[in-house]
Amino acid sequence: MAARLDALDRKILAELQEDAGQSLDEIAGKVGSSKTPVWNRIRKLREAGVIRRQTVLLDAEALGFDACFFVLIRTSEHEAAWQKAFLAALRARPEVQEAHRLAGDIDYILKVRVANARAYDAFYQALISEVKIHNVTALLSMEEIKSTTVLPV
Amino acid sequence: MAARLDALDRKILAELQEDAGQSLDEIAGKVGSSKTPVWNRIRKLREAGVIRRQTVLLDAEALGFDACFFVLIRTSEHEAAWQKAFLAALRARPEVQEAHRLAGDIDYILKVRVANARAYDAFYQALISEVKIHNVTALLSMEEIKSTTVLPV
DNA sequence: GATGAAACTCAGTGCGA
DNA sequence: TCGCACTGAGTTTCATC
Repeated sequence: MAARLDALDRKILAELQEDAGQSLDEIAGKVGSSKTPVWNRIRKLREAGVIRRQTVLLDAEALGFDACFFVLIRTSEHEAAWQKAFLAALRARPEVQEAHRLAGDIDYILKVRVANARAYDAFYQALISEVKIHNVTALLSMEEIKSTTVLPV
Repeated sequence: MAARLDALDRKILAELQEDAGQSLDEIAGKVGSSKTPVWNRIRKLREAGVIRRQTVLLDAEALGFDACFFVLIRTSEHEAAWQKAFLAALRARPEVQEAHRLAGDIDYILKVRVANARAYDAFYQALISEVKIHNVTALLSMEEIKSTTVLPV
């Protein structure tokens, strides 16, 4: 699965992660190459799926999303049908920003961004009414110390 | 703090989050406006800090980051100096993708992306050698069910 | 692969409505 | 505030080294 990338590919990815709005000339200058090879490599990285999407990151608080919860979930259900329903519910809810199935004691972790505690409760009530969940612990974020999508390529 | 945005602003943000590579004309067409107003609004949203950065999202597994941990941290230290050192350590480490200070029992949660369990252990050893930490629980992700940066504007 | 140039598209600006 | 048209800049392609 891991793509083989050389040093130039990695430099290009680092620049794109840093600022995807740069022109090809700017990137080429910084990575010590020129326009066409940089462009060809970006295209290949895109085709190979290494570059997934190009997006903008918004300021959640400026948009009124003032509360962020990490939700630890234990379930007693482990059948395929239950899991399918649970995953579909998570994928359908836009307030769920991350969802991972875990090894060990706790079965799932979610990162949920909502306007306030009341909105979280609405989300929680909706979720448990859709699928049976054994035990839920919500951790309320007081401060986002760090949040990055940049991978150290 | 919350910026006041009208329906058109929100539609534009939704489009940009979906695909920031679209041309202004494409966005204008989809949101039912034309180029100039869309461009002006994007500029203002950028200046207001609603749009933070433009970036590419990479496939972590394609780049060899096969392990993702959520790390729950309890500390006995609550002095300013300790906290400053801890935050600096987190910010300096590129494998830390998210770090939040929490309310309640658990003090911090981290999301850490590394090549494998061995790399996580190296990170963990380095971190506890830098700052004193009372109790650490690592939750290993088996499956990334969902991961998005899109806010439901 | 890299380079350079040509063709085309788009972002950004100014103006008129 | 919007829509239109213009221009310089940037992207994409192609031929050549």
